Amino acid sequence: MVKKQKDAGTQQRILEAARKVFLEKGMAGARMQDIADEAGINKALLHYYFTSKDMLFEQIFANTSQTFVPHINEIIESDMPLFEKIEHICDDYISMLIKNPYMPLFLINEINKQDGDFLKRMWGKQKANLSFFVAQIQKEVKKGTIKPIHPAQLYMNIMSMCVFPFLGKPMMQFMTKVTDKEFVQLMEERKTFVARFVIDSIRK
Amino acid sequence: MVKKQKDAGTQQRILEAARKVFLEKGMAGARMQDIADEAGINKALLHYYFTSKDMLFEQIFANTSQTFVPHINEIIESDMPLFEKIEHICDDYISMLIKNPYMPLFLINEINKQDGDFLKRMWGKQKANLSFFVAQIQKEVKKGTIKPIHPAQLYMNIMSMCVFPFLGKPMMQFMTKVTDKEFVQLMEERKTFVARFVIDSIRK
DNA sequence: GTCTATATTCCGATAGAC
DNA sequence: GTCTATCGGAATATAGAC
Repeated sequence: MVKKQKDAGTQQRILEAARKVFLEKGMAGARMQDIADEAGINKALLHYYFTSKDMLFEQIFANTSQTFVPHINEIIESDMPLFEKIEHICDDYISMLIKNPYMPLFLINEINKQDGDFLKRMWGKQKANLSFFVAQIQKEVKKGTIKPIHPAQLYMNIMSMCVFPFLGKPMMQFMTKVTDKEFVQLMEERKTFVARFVIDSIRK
Repeated sequence: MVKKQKDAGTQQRILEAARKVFLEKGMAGARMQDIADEAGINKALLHYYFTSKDMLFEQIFANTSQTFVPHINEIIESDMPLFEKIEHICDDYISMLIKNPYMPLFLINEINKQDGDFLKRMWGKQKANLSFFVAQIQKEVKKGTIKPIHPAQLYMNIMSMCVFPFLGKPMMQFMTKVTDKEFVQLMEERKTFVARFVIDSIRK
């Protein structure tokens, strides 16, 4: 088999290594040497495949954030009944985070460092907004199935309870003295727990 | 007036400058030059007062985390009635975070980077645990005033809803299109909103 | 105590042999 | 395509004059 250009296998190994290192240490903390080591190559070869650290990082960041945002939008904008949708969001979110525990800290860090227009450039085309969700909530309020509530606050609550535990894990473990294994178990339980907690609070 | 040792005023200015820079950029992102600029001095003088960046950082980190943890423990371990305590925690937490919006990201980042035993060394003596809160909840469950609930999950929920919005602010602003001023307003409203949300969910 | 100038270390990036 | 060796810049840290 003829290799037309850069070796696809090596390129893939580098991307995986870069993803791992960047997610754990962030842009500022990551070293090209770390990534090279993780990929089992040396720095020179790393630069042969990806000319600069900035460029490599941008690929990882774009890829990570774009597999995250559209996924949740899809659920939010679906036409499920509200309670079912809430259950779906919690389950889906937490399942994904159990598999990618470093993702929230990475994304939040890097998003905070970018200028204001950055998200627009990156996510602008994905019309990531809550208008459909807001309308759905207002409809339910009018029907009288749920208490009056500010949709943005409700959404913040759901997102907070799903994501924060993965950010505050070390602090939580210190306070509650749970082991790593027990922590995962707590998160598994959260998939249904958070949804029930929310629904119990808003239903009339 | 005789100066026995290093100028207290300058030292203070440096600490304030370091705190500001470290909170905004974290250990890896902060530059000694930034801190010197912020304090209105040069790098050499900065090193005269604090021999190394590591050492300066450690002081800021220790100070920041130690003004944070005991504060919340005090409320948790008080003997207020449960609902009142929840209201108190939310109000207090969010008020503090409106004043120190960079604190959560800073603490979470740096805590995540430390090894497992680090928190024990730093907070070990402050017996930061939830045993009293747990007992109080179990008592209320037995009395039948609240639904059965895992205390750790409940505490995670409260903490999540108070802290997360400050971490996810840019993402939230992108999705909900609120301005900075409106965001602060939303947080002000959250002081009572979160408490009510929690209490509505757990009360029988 | 504060400065300028310089040493030292670290890290991203490139040159050039194979 | 992969390596060793090295450059060049940036950042921490120190030397030494005032």
